[in-house]
Amino acid sequence: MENINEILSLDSKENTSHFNKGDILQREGENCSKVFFVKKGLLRSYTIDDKGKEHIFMFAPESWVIADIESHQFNQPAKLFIDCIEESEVIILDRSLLINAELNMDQLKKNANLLSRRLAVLQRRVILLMSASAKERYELFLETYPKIPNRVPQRMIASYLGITPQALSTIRGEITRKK
Amino acid sequence: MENINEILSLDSKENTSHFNKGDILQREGENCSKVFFVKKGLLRSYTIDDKGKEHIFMFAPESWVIADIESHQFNQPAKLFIDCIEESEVIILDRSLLINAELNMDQLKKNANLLSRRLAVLQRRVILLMSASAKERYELFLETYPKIPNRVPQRMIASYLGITPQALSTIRGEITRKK
DNA sequence: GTGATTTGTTAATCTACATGAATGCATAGG
DNA sequence: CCTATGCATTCATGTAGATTAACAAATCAC
Repeated sequence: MENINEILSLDSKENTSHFNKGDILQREGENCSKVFFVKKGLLRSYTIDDKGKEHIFMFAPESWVIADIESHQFNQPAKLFIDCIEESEVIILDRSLLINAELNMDQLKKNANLLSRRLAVLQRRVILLMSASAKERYELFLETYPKIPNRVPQRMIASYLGITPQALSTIRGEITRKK
Repeated sequence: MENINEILSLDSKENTSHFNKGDILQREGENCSKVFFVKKGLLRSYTIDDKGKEHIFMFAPESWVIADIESHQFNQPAKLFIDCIEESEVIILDRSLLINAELNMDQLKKNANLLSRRLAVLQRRVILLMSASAKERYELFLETYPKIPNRVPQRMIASYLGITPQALSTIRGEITRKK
């Protein structure tokens, strides 16, 4: 994914904040509409449903942008939690900055490209969730994000895939047994 | 959703094509990268999986834009079929037009807004697919798109929700019985 | 119109995955 | 160091929704 620095031409040194593993950057219900650019480390966004179960929406490793776009867009309080899986360095931007910023033509076009790319990823995810089995989704996850699994506990991968840690464990068992 | 006419300031009369119910505008595997703006009628996009099963990705009623963004973005052949559920009038745009068009500042910003809104909808859809039961998804679908159900056969709603027509029928049975 | 194909519904079974509980390991904190 | 808490795995059981099939109603083809 393209670097948001290119779009906003930020002086990143000034704006960088440091967070520890487990630090929470955004909670559900808050109406701070921030956008987070990950310089170093690994963040995640997730919801907690009525039964108290976590559902990971996305992982954001180095140079990714993470934010609760739905809440921004409809001006609602955040529905997603965002926290640190690893010690991280993050540039925090206010949404108003992104909207009102005096972006030039080129920056705006790059921004549109970023948004399109993200749309493409989500389109794929929806289709997968509707049509693929848990095993297929896991295998595709490994192909698509080969670096993430080593940095993330199994239960979070399970949560991202929409299954329980137990189910993922069984799937992993099957896969290794067949090799 | 905002009208794409505002963005591209099209002379819509010249560019409008007419299609009948069942006409296919885009097939999987084609690499025509078109974007369709629906002036009148109702389109849908969908995949067909290995087992031959249809999965509807989205409905596009009047004033919506429909396209295979994933394929556009990664320059791959189309993964989605797009066809007409009703007799429709459609403005067909080429992606290159959208990319290279001499859009002014204001148009670019509106475009970014359109993309964000779509992202928001997809974010919600992913979270729902991961955390909500079929019944909950159906009830939320009815709230969110109250006009679509009357224009679309049950089996397509089921396909959009990611369940079988039989399962949807049972759910509908339960709901009406409880009233 | 008549027959044929598509649609929605209901019911009987099957299966992928969830839930709950037990166990061995690791990591964290005193 | 020892204990506590969290994590991954395995197994036994439960369940939402898939599958298959049968049937009535609507729609289509001719």
